Amino acid sequence: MAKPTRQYHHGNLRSALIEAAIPLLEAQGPGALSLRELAKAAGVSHAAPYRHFADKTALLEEIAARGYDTLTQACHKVQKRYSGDPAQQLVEAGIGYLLFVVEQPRVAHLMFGGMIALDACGEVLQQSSETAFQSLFDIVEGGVEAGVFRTAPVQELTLAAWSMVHGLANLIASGMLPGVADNRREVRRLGRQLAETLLHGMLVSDKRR
Amino acid sequence: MAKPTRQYHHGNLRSALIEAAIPLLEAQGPGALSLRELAKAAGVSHAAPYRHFADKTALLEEIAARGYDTLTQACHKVQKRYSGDPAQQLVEAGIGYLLFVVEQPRVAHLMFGGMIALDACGEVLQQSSETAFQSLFDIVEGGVEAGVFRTAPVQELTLAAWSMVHGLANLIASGMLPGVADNRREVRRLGRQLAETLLHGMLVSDKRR
DNA sequence: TCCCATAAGTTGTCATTGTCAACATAGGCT
DNA sequence: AGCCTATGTTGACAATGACAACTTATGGGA
Repeated sequence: MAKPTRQYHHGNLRSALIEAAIPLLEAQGPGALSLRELAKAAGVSHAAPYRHFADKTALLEEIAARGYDTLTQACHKVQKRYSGDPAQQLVEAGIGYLLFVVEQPRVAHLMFGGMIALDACGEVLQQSSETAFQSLFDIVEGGVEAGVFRTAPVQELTLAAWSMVHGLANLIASGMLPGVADNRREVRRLGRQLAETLLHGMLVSDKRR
Repeated sequence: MAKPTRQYHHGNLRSALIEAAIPLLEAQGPGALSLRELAKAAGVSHAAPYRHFADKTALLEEIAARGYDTLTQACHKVQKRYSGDPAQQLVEAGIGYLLFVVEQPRVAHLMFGGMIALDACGEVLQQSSETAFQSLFDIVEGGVEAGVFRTAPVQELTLAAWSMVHGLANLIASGMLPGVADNRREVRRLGRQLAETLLHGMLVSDKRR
């Protein structure tokens, strides 16, 4: 029974804890999630998690960091798939963002909600979030260089795009838009709709002013 | 010594608790804030708060609701001040939104972070948030009727505007934009900058397509 | 092959906290 | 004046995060 990763007493508790945490997190919210509960679910004693995470926050940070990684990967996938069409890249990346948030709203809140972050959010998390931003930045930069997006500081355009999709994602995840959170089709529709408004302020074909 | 509001044993504990809560909340974060600590700060025993709030969540909801009210009032003020100039109304309302979030980031997280809300967020909170949305809706509606914003479902345009400002606010509050959170001038600049991008997708003067 | 340093896990404990129940008190209404 | 009830107190309980001391097994080196 040789398992892939090194197994000591439990096997790989670290991963097991995180994987057990996400469903519980999504079900009960971050406050209700307890390390002891996780330990019990993993079949270890109540203090075992402290051998892998310095802190409850450390566990949550790890989950958030994985969320950012997922986001980054999705972004890269979109970038390749719609290579050569920056507008489409932007739209689809945004929709991917939205779908992620809809599927794992509590994880998203962990990533963005300030429950952890704000100031001392740990290097891993900081790193992951910057990478995610960078992947969006790349798309916008490509669009500007290709002459599809209007000539403006890439940073500025990227921030606008990120803000809008991030805002919509948060509104959905917070349940402020009734009847959207549990409807992927509706999420896609809203995403495309907002992208429409956003793009017509970014495309040079609009001949601004 | 007749005080304005009815005073029984304490005076008005309810308000005292909330007012004591906000600074502590902003200082330590929502998780660290405890009802017992608040009770001690107000000079009452540890169970006294339960005569005014069914729950810790109820206290947080009240704080969030007050936040929405503040936002709504600011929105109305802007609406009157820049009467007749919907674009300016929108920009200034957005900046007001941002400044609020920068000043009380933890309260903002309470309002938007899903720590409370998501599904069963209590009627008071629901009510307050809808009112806030309505005040933004009014501005956009006025702009469409005045022929300043492009002809499109008001709901759609409002959602786009709200998403963008909401997203930027969250990014700032989460500390993802280094060096912005503590700089009101920079916040204003970013707000105007993004509004620029947003508006040129909304103004009919852009002659879309 | 054997041995031990150390990672991994366990048991026990403590302070804090949310929450409830039983009790006490004081202000206002009849 | 006297009672009703809103308000506040005391005491208790379970859950939890966190730490210390102790145990175990793994794998590399002698």
